[in-house]
Amino acid sequence: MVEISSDVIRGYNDTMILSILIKVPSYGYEISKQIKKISMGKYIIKETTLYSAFTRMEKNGYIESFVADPDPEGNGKKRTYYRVTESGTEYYRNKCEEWELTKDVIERFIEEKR
Amino acid sequence: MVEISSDVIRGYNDTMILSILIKVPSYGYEISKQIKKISMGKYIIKETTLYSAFTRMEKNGYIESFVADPDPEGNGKKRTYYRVTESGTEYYRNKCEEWELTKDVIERFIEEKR
DNA sequence: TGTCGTAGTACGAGAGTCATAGTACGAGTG
DNA sequence: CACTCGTACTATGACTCTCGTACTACGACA
Repeated sequence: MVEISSDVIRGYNDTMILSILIKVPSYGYEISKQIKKISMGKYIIKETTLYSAFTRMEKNGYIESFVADPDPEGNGKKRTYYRVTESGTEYYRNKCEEWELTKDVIERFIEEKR
Repeated sequence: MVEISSDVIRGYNDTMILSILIKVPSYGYEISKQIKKISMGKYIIKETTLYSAFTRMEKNGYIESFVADPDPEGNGKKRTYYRVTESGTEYYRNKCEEWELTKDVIERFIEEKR
């Protein structure tokens, strides 16, 4: 079975994370499970990769963190949630456009084999 | 205009180079021009990136180098040409399969925005 | 002679990912 | 009540690929 190497998906970690956060603020563990689910198990992001993406994107102003309880009653251990900023939304949109372009370009090379 | 960042195409430099070499052995300068042409100027590979890809892929047994004259009459400065090995062909085929998968996976994330 | 295009090599910095390891809490089981 | 499992992270240093910068060297042409 073909699997996706991190080398290949490398440029899209931020995009994947943002695509999830843009719908609803979330936190590390949940996002890693989401990525696995959405990719149908073909891509499993490493914890360290994920958390360092958070740090980087927060530093760049694309996301903001806030600590919150897991449920409204305040039960359980607090988690660090992230939400996408305006700038992050913009960044995400650019990444989506860039993806369309990249896809076309790579297809041009690969199709050459025919 | 949207341009392709090296960060995003990073995982595909080897694949692009191999897609060219698989058709006909070539050399650095020519390949860099080919990449620019095939990508319609959207992606210009850096010299250092290209040559270090050669070194790496030769070390991994995906390509082989040979020095040859630019034309049959032996005029001009000799160049270092590269050809794809059996192992490189296999590697390329895997990368193509991986591309199909990666494409589907990324689309799943991006399409979520709709 | 000088510049342009060709065809590279050398080197060190930087970014992102990874392996590894460790912390800490709550829930459930025996 | 101890233990394990799942959850939810943090720390550190290594590694790889790409990049900026700089340098070499040849041939053609003005």
